[in-house]
Amino acid sequence: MSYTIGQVAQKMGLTAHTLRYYDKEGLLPFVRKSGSGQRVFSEEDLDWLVIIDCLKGTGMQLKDIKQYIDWCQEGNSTLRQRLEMFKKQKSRVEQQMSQLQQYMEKINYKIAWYTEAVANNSIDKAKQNKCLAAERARIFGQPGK
Amino acid sequence: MSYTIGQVAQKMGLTAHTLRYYDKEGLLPFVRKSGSGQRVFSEEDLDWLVIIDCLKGTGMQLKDIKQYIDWCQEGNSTLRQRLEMFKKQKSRVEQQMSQLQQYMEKINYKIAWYTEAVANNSIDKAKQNKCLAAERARIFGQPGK
DNA sequence: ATAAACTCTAGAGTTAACTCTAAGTCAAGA
DNA sequence: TCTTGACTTAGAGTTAACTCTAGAGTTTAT
Repeated sequence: MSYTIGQVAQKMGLTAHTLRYYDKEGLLPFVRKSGSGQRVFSEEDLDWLVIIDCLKGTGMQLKDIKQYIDWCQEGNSTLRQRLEMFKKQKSRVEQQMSQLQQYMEKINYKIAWYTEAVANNSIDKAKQNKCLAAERARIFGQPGK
Repeated sequence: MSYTIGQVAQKMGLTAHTLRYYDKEGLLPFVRKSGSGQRVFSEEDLDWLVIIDCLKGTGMQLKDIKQYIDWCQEGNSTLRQRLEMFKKQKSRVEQQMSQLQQYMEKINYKIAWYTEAVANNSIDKAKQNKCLAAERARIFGQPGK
């Protein structure tokens, strides 16, 4: 089974424009072209795109993704670099997860705070809530810093 | 206690340039200026910056953060909108977390794969590993799709 | 009191990642 | 066969978020 650029775009949640841009940037050297010059995506190409999406979605820049793709084209001599790259990316993702967790605490605090404020239709009442104040100190740091 | 723009920049891991840019964009209407025109950041201003950082770090655009800041300046009439905003942001963060989790599975698979490939110094050997193939099918989808 | 380090504004420049346009070619259905 | 929609390239334009420069003023430490 093979796919046109439009079908792949839809499957991956991108535009055909974006896919051509990636190709131009050297991220899709594996994609074949038909006799008339149209890109023909294979099942395997979709797997590549899933990995590209994964690296992009975890904050890697296109030029670094290209580095990885280039290593893949070079063969077995770059296996170590590729393994290292994924290990580095893993630790970045772990960082992102713990960062997101901290952001979530702040957001949850704000939701509790505004829920209280909306209930009283006033900011000042929420400010007097002892329970929220304790929560605030825990998440944002001491009041008298 | 109050802080100069440089001190705040260091505390927040930004540059003074960036803080001035945020100010220009209307994100810091609460920051006072000294008689000679220099910005003077209070303890409370740092809390604002922590929230701005939280919203930015969870993918909100500066113009939407400004919307929130504007609502805050408007007083009690916008409490509901602000609560809604944080609830929306919370669900975005939940999405991001589950997305990151899925990316992590793919990265872990790749690490396992490349670890095997490096051990054999060959891609082909890794391809024959049944255990990794099963893992691959689980994470990337069926082979014959 | 003076040098060094910091701050100010206005505005120009940069970067990454698209996003779109033009002008043409190709493929599938009536 | 014709039309409609999808595809092609080259290249220009856009957007968000900085990032930097110039030239002037301010603060701090000796």
